[in-house]
Amino acid sequence: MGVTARKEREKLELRNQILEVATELFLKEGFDKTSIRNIAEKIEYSPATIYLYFKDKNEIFRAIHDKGFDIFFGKLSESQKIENPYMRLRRMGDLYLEFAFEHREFYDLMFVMRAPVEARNEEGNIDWLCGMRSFKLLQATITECMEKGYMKKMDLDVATVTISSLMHGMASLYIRERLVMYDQNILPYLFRDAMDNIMQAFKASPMTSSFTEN
Amino acid sequence: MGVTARKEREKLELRNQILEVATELFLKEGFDKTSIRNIAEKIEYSPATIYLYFKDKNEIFRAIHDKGFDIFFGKLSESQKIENPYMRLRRMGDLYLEFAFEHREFYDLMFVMRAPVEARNEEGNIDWLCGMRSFKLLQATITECMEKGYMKKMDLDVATVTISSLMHGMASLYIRERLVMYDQNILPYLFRDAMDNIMQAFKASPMTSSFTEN
DNA sequence: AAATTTATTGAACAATGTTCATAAAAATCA
DNA sequence: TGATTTTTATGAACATTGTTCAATAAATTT
Repeated sequence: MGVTARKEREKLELRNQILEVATELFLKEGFDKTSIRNIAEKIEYSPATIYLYFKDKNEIFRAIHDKGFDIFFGKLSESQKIENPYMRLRRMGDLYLEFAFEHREFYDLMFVMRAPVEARNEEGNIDWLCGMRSFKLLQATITECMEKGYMKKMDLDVATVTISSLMHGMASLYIRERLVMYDQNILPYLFRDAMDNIMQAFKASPMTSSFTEN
Repeated sequence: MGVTARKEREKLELRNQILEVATELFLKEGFDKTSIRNIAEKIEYSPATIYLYFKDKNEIFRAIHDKGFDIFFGKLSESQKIENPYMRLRRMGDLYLEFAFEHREFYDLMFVMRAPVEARNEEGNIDWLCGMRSFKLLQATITECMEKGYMKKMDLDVATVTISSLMHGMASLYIRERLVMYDQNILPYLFRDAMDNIMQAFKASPMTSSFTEN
């Protein structure tokens, strides 16, 4: 009989409800002000119940963290319709910052907060998959740029770390309010120029492009 | 009589002791695990006493934050003996990362955590001075690089934001464990190459150097 | 020696994450 | 259907947190 199937469905439903409410509260109030009791009240269950579906608070935020990476990947993927890998890479930069500005809390959870990392370390699992998808997309685009002669050839890891560090640096300095000495309205323009600069730096110099090499 | 002077001295002494103990605990255990009661116990006073010397926990960490910037400035200043501004700038990058690696907790407090920022916002004061000193040093060095023809001329804010974002991106991604996909031992080399890359990008192209322009 | 100012604290408050024995509900078995 | 077992939910408690405030103790001034 399908009774166990139904129970499993119900169990998943409640789990998802917890996640939904937790996400809502988190995006509205932030991590610290989202308490287990808060979530419990909203789903009309006792606080203890939540611990039947999640090991601890960190695990809840680990799950939200994963959701954030889904949205992030979706956003980055918007660039994939662009044929030219160099233009595509540049577009990915814009989309990255768009995501950070539009979903600050998500961004913070995904790239700054300690909570989801702590949860991962306890699980002992290697499911980096969430973030890895986006990471691989970046790597693939960079590789394509180099292969097709749009970018000068260099170590893939160096290029990847350079680009993602610059992107994360801008996003996180902004989100964590370490750029208050600047007019907040011009920051997007500064960031744009910074991206242009680094793209320029990686651009293949005419003499070493694939057209002359291959 | 010098009684009030002595009292003020004593008051300052206890304040400093609180700060010392708080710093020690913070560097050893981190922010969350450094509780007011913990500090109180170590200085052999009641928890309530601490509130006679600091408005709240954030204010304590705001003070530690400032101390961190002192050390940071001292570290960056080691570069000042280098005459050539371009080499000096490059050296500042190394020193920046050295600081981040050697004093993770300080770095985190200074550039990532929300606590000191919250304290600042409540104070309503503009005493960014701590961080500003280092910031100005970076700006001055970049300016000198451009003026003396070592770096191509560009908007100072763009150059500053680009460089500091890259630096902070690397440091914070590392400290907050977002680069676990890389062998942690090679990270310093990746970072070094990233810095070299960006320096190269900013280097004056021979045709636009000051030697041809001036 | 008394009055006043300053410094300190114990006890309490409200909130947090988390656990666990108990109770309720549901599914299975006789 | 009625009894048993398994699953699900909870109330109450624990330890801990930051913070406040009326009370005490200490030091200084009168």
